[in-house]
Amino acid sequence: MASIKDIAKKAGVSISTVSYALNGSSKVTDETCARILAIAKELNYVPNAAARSLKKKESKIIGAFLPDFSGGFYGDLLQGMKGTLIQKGYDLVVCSGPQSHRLLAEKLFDGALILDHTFSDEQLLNFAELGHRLVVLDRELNHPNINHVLLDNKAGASLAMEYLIDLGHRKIYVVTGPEGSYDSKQRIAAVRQTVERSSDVECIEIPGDFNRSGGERAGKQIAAEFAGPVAVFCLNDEMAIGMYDYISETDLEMGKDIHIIGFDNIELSEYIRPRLATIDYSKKKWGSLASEQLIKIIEGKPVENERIYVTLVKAESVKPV
Amino acid sequence: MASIKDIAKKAGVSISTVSYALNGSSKVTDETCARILAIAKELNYVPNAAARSLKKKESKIIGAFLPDFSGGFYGDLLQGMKGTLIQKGYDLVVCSGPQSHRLLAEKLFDGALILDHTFSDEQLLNFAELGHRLVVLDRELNHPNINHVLLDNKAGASLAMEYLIDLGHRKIYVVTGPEGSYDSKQRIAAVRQTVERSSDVECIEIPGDFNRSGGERAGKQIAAEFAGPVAVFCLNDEMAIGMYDYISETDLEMGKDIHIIGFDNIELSEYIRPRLATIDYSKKKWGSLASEQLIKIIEGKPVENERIYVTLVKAESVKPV
DNA sequence: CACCGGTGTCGAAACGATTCAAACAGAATG
DNA sequence: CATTCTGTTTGAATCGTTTCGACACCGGTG
Repeated sequence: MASIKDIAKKAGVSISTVSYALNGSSKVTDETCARILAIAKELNYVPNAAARSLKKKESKIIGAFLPDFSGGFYGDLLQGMKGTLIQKGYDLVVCSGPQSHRLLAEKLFDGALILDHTFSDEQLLNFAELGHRLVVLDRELNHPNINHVLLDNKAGASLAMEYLIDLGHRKIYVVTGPEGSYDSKQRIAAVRQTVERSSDVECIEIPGDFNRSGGERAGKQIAAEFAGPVAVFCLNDEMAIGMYDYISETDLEMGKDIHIIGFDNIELSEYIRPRLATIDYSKKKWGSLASEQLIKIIEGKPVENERIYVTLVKAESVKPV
Repeated sequence: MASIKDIAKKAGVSISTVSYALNGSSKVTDETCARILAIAKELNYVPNAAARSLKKKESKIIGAFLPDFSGGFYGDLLQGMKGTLIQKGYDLVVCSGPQSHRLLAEKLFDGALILDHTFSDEQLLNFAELGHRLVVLDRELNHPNINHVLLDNKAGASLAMEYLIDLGHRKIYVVTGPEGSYDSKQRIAAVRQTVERSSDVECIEIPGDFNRSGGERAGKQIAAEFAGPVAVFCLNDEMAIGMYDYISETDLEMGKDIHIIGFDNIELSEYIRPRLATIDYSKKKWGSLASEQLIKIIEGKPVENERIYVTLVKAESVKPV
């Protein structure tokens, strides 16, 4: 691979001149510049990322960290991030899993967007302390190098519960997320608040994991205890899908025996039948807002923590009692 | 951020000794080594990726290039890649879009897995010529630095067509992929071969784009020409979903007026109703096989081009005529 | 005691770029 | 003709690692 040195030799100029020419500095004559660029093209020259970021201490790359590469959930989010970042002159790469933490630590990126519970709060604060710029989407963290863009979980969960209650449901199962999840905690809190306000509602919490399998397990339990129509609020759509999967193999019927609402409005929710009621928000906007915040931090501009608003999606999976 | 130099100063040893200690070289005394490691921990030392890869000319990172971050299709594929690569001591990052080509060019990765039509064949051959190691999943390319792992498109397309024909369908629309797509070309070729073998089949090709919108357009055309039950082979599931979307707004019925089969068996296909008949293959295996090949190339071991086998998934979207 | 081999440590070069400050050439000025 | 200025080019240092070859030290050997 040709380096700047090869170009310099071939052009009979110094390395620094080549560098200036390549970077379009006005210092070098148009003629020299043209000659150097021609030679660069001829030699198939591409700058070496490692060398450049070693010297400049920036890579113009942003890392997005997700818990996994699965499914419809992250597509829009990433698209939102990508669009904004490209516009600001940055590239986006996506990483997943604890093994990839090193990529963050080793300063491969100019900043990172985090929606990944495999990072602990302490880890992230530690990274921030070492100078890494972060935007977190799944927790609240206060540090000058960290900003958070969060969903309005409480509004969403209240919306969902009120929807069920307004339609006359009085026995409501709530399938929760994993212990440590900030989103789950927030949603649970709002559920409890809403239930407290209406005296005659029976609310039963079932621990889940935000995955399909958790929804299946919960479905199993609900089916076993079944004694007449019930409502279920799955704290995310994935678990709702899991519950559909399980219930479809019993003689219970979704939208009739079991009235269900999810949270997230993932792509699948629109296609399953009966269509899943859920809480919607713009994943694309979430991604683009988070990216904007990150760039602001990197550029040293002031930032405010932002919030993403949510709306209720009514559908046939929930009917009046 | 602490560097190796800071550690050296604090430990009162030379830079090289620190480097050896950090890399677990046997040259340095256990005692010195322990002291250095303690100081490194204390200073929150993390090696600098840029510096290391500049010197070592390797990053232990593999890039996966996809056309977009969307949907259920890539999840399993990436999981397959990730699993294998981790095991071999490499990390995986995912890139998308033409802007990200530079990441490949700038030698950020030790190798790349390519399933992305935004790269031209010439570009890839050029990269290979410059020393980049590639495995392509969406084309055939012959170069010592490139390996390909391809689907058995022809078998799949034949399987699909024969399924329709065996069930008595004689008028078959085929919705194709974009012009340049290798997969589309292969599938079309097999379709034509199959049709030639059975004299009384009428086969009408409609250009598509492998996206949902292409399926919608094709659905519109088919609905407009509708004059009794027909079969449709969408060359991928995405387009089939698009066709469902369109047809659901007409008074035609999938699985009755329009019998449809797709290709890829994406996650959604299992959930739409009537369930979509399709061609299945293990995306996870595809990813892991491709990764294995890539590592072999990097390590200079001999490789053979491999093929992924496919199977037919029968479902209610296709009924006998 | 001179010599040798092995161990542990160090200095310096190198990787490929950027960038500061110095050097230089040539034109313009006094 | 000496001086200053402007504009272009250059040398050298630097970023944070790795790694080669040199070197000093030590115990053992002949």
